[in-house]
Amino acid sequence: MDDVARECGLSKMTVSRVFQGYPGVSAATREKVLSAAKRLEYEPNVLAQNLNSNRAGYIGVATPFEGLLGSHYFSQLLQGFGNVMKDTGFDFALFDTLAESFNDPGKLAKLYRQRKVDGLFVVAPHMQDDFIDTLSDLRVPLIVIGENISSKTVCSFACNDKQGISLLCSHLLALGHSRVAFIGGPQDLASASSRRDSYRDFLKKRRVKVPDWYVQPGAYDIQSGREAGIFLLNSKPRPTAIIAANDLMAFGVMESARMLNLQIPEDISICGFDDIPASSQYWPPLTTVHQPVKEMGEQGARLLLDSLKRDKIPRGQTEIEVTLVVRQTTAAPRK
Amino acid sequence: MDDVARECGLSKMTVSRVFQGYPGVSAATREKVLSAAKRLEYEPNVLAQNLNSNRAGYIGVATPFEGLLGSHYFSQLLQGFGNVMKDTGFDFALFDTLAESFNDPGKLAKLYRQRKVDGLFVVAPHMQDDFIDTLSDLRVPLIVIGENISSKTVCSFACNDKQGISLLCSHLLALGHSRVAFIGGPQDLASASSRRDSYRDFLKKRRVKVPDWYVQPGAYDIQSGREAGIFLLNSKPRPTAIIAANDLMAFGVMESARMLNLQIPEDISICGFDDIPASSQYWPPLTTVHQPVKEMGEQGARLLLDSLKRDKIPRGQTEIEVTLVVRQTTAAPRK
DNA sequence: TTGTAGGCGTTATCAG
DNA sequence: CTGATAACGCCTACAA
Repeated sequence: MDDVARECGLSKMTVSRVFQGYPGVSAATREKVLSAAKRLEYEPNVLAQNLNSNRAGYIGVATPFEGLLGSHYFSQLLQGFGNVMKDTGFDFALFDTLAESFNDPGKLAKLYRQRKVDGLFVVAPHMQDDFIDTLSDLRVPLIVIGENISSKTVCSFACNDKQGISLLCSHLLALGHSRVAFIGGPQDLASASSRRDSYRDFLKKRRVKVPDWYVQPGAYDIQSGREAGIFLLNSKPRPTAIIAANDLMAFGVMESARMLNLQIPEDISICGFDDIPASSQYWPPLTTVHQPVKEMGEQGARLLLDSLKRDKIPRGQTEIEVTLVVRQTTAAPRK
Repeated sequence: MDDVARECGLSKMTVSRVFQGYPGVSAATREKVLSAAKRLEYEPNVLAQNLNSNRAGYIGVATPFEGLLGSHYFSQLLQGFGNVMKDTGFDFALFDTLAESFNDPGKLAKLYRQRKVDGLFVVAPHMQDDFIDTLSDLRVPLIVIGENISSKTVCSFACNDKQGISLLCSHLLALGHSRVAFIGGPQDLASASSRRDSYRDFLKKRRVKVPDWYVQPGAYDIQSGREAGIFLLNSKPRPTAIIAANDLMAFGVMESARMLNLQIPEDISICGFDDIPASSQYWPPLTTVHQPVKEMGEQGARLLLDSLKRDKIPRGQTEIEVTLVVRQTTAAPRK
């Protein structure tokens, strides 16, 4: 900056003002400064600006790399964040909650106190992750996204799993099904247990009795869907409909049905949950629950941004409405 | 820091030394400082450290959010980066090359000159992306990952597409196939056109003649694979084998074969490229080319780190070897 | 419209 | 082993 100032015969202050877009600078001076800056390849040093403003210019996104980074879900979420953050001067910093450094339960708070980030999103943490508990009373601008957090002092956004499962169950019962089975997800994910519990509660409330084995465990992947599918479709009485706790497992069930020469949806109705892109492309296209993930990201980002502006900690737990997407894997059961 | 120093009756310097782990501090003093720091909830301010050291503590990762963020590929890559970067004090900053701010072709260089990041990975850029051209002579520690860049002054890491296609073609020819069709990817991706060209070159070299329509366009998704598959499998003479330029399209082809009541692999052999997790889980499991993406990320990260340490710009173009994974979608053609 | 002084929180350097 | 001073590059506040 000194160089540019000297080159123009001005003080650093004037150069600074030009780059801040400060209005009280004559057009001629501004011109001179900008051209000198270009010539000298000068760019304001963000590091110094940061120290001055006590701002990192980064919003942290903490997530398990292994489980989530490659998912459509994460991609949608970040696009939602990005839509809101694009003109705010904030960029994204990425942290792996599975990394060793996250063994330190205070890690998240540290990132903030050290001013490595100005705020944080925690995306779909595992339920038992230590650090969640440590979050509640730390005064960190932080939002948990994608899981309903039991601690009521932590701000969170999540899709309404219970509502989604109700939509699926109602749909199937309305079609005339009474033997509805369920394949759950990893039990350390809050959403997975929530989906399973919602299924049980719904059927109980509607007084639909199902045998114990109609609730199968799964791992949110095709493989486990196929295995559970084979088991269920070979069991007696065979279910007439199967709800998988996510779309990937539903694909596995569809394969198992095919292997057993059962027609979808005539012999067996199948539902998923998530509405990943493949679900509409698969044949037959999958009946599932659509989560407005991008919108959830946008809402979360707006709230965080707002909190940062007012220097407050975000509060409140928000559940986003989901919608049923009826495609071609569900129909009335055969007589 | 002043507070802690005062509390201990020491100078800031000593506090600083304690936090830097500087050896020349008496154990008693160290103890005193640490306990005071804990009491006062003091953490060194990274922003000030950054200004002092002229280091951002961030490695930028620039990628198209929409196309790549949700891919297994990206996830593997970042895990590779992470393995190498974990104890270096660098974290990751994420930038969307599709964002408006990237219309500025100098954006990448700017991120570096402003010290927003200390180095950059550019992941699988689109071929025509403007900014790639502007990269060559900027002295920015930058590595392009996942695409072979024509500009020889830009450092890059990529998997050897040509070798991968050769492996697939050789495999099929060895099984006795002579009618081998191909479904390509989006032509603005360097790897997609490279795969298609490699296919053409290989068959020409082996003097295998195929009709024009055996090369179909695709969009790297299931849908386009299914469409191209239907077209090819209905064409006369029908190919006995189809290579899809990625696994997703291969799944589409498998579906189309099923819809036409063709047996895989007896009636039609199908290959993919990428070896995404679903490929081994699908039924039948897909013959494909495995790219060591995580290793590529590790190698790239090591090189970048090394360059940063020596204050040099990384150089050179590296192609990573791929491997053929023969599963159950390929077999000798029927007589 | 432009300039001067001081401070943001840390660390390198040199002195004690 | 510990302390004083200056510097990192910028911006706020005030002065001219």
